Amino acid sequence: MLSERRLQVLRAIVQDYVGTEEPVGSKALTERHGLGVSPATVRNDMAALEEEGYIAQPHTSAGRIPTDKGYRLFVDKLAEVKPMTGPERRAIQNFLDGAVDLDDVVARTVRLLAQLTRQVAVVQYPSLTRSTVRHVELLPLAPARVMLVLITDTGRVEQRMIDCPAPFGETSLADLRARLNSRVAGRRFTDVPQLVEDLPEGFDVEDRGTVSTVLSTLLETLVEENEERLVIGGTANLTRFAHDFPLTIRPVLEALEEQVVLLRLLGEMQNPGMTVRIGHENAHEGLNSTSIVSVGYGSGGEAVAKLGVVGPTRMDYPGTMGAVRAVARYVGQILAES
Amino acid sequence: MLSERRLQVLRAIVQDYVGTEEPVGSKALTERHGLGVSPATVRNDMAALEEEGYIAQPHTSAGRIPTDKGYRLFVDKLAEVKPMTGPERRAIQNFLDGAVDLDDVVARTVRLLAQLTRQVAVVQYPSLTRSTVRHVELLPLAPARVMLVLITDTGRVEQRMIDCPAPFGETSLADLRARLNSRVAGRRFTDVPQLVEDLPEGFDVEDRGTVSTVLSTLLETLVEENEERLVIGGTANLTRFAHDFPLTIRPVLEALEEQVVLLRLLGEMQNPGMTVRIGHENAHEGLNSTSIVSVGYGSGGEAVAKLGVVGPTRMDYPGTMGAVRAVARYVGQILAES
DNA sequence: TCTGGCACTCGGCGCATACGAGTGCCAGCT
DNA sequence: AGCTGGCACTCGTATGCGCCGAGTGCCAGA
Repeated sequence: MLSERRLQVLRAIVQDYVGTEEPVGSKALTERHGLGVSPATVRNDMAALEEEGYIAQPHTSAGRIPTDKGYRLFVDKLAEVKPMTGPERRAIQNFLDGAVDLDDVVARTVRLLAQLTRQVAVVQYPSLTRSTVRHVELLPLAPARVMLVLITDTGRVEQRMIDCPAPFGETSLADLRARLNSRVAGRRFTDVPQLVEDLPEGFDVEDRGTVSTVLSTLLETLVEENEERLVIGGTANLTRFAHDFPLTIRPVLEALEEQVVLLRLLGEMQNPGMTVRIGHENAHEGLNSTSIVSVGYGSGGEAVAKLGVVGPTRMDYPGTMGAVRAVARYVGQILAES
Repeated sequence: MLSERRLQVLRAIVQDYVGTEEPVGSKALTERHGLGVSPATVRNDMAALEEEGYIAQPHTSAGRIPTDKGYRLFVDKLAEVKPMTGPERRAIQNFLDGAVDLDDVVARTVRLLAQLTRQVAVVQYPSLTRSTVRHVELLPLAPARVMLVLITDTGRVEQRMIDCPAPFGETSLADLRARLNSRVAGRRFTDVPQLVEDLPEGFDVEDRGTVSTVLSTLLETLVEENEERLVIGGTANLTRFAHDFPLTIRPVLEALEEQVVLLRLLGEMQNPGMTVRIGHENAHEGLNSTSIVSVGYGSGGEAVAKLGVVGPTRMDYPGTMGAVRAVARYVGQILAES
């Protein structure tokens, strides 16, 4: 177990390195932080920390930088989430309050998060899995063509075209719509399949094919849309690290465009509360020198999706975590209101 | 007026520079292209071209690179759009044919375009202005709450919540829906305002408030959605120019995130046919060292939106133009089919 | 009008040197 | 036992210098 002072040394190293982006030496440390001991002592502590793998030197005669393991310890034991200041809170609220619909909420959130953290922001659209059906609408477009519109309690709307196996009368359609809604309105998506299972049985034989088609399209929509969409923003912030980048920036941009990858990563993060994935903890290779801070958000107590930030491992964790948490909280409020 | 050979020299310079990304000298030119004259002659021509502002030297003792003006001349007079090869065409078609809905078409298009050109791709969602109404649906969500769903002929769906000033019966709603659709279905968006102007007059006095609210929401939707959305992709390709970049890449990323800027730029480009904006021809400062190749696309003969590519001025114009044109054509076909 | 020749320019590259921040270790002090 | 000051050592970076070669402009001659 590391002594209290060694932990403080680690904390100081992380803070300085994040601030200056340069390896930090023993002398600078004792000066900038009131450690009350001499550089030589700090050097001993550093040697011990390096031995344990919390820090490393890029070159033999350079200062130390934290390793992924060092950041991990910092985040777990040494850092406190930095709460937003009053003005910041108000700014967040003002910015989000102007949103007119779900798309706008998501778009504003991603911009806001990118601006607050000066990093790349990622916002997942509210999941359909946990939400409930508000309404299902069926619109006749042609004798054998129907449009299915699904409206969720989070305000999301999905539509699908359906080609019916046989012509389907307007009255039958109205009938189906009524029965369908009476069964699924207000219910959770996960419950829908068994709720509609025996629905075709109440219809004339010649209509059952169409009814089944409509139902299977509905179920498909639920499943397919389970593959969430997400929106990213603030990629220009990647260029702030132009020193080491060009090489690092490319795989990150590539990973960000592969939404599948990001979604999987977000999915892997434990659900309630904030998660921080540091460097190599990220399964995806291109993101090995970045950290991801994410948290679930939702309209009720339950998280329906995640949002977060992707940045260099050398990031201001307390500030970033504070911003992410605050934004998630306000987005949840907005969603609950609408 | 420039002599025929000087034009050929300019063409050769552009082609070589695009290929090698290095300033091209007189000797290399005569070797790589069968100009049939000596380097000294080419030097004279180069001096003349430089005099006219078509090429420039980065340093006194270096080769020449084309200026924006040089690229302009190349694109206007010296280059032919390079048609896609058969396999390329088939690949495009296969890739786009798998799309399931409009979102998917756009998403696939942007990916495809980025991959084909190895540059940043931009695709604008089909505009509502030129499209026609396929159907308007009104759904009662609560006694005084209605959801408006607008379906366009391009397959786009927009929805709006409406809080009615007074409760509104289901039968009145059905009545309104029927009358509304009989007037606007199949009509152009721009014609809608005058088509529904006198609609409230046919309703009971107590319902007119609600009818007006619904109508104004509909008109609002048309106008608001006139501010198009667009999708970009392939930003990772920006890092291919890491040499001079880091400095150049940042403003480009910033401009790309400012959708307003991009939309304005796309809007400025003349509508029918392909447009190429080179370097400083782009009004936006951050894009002064990039070129934009864009073209309108649409389901019918008429363009409903634009798509294109953003890349360095030093790009393969014939190839890029070929890819952009081909993709636009196929997207148009897909839209027409659905 | 084109060509070969020639002197000149200047950016890039390799190399050697100096500098300095930072380290590890050790002996001595408390 | 832990802390401190001192000291020799490492090594990455900055700097200066000289060479090389691609490329140019100009000029005289075909």
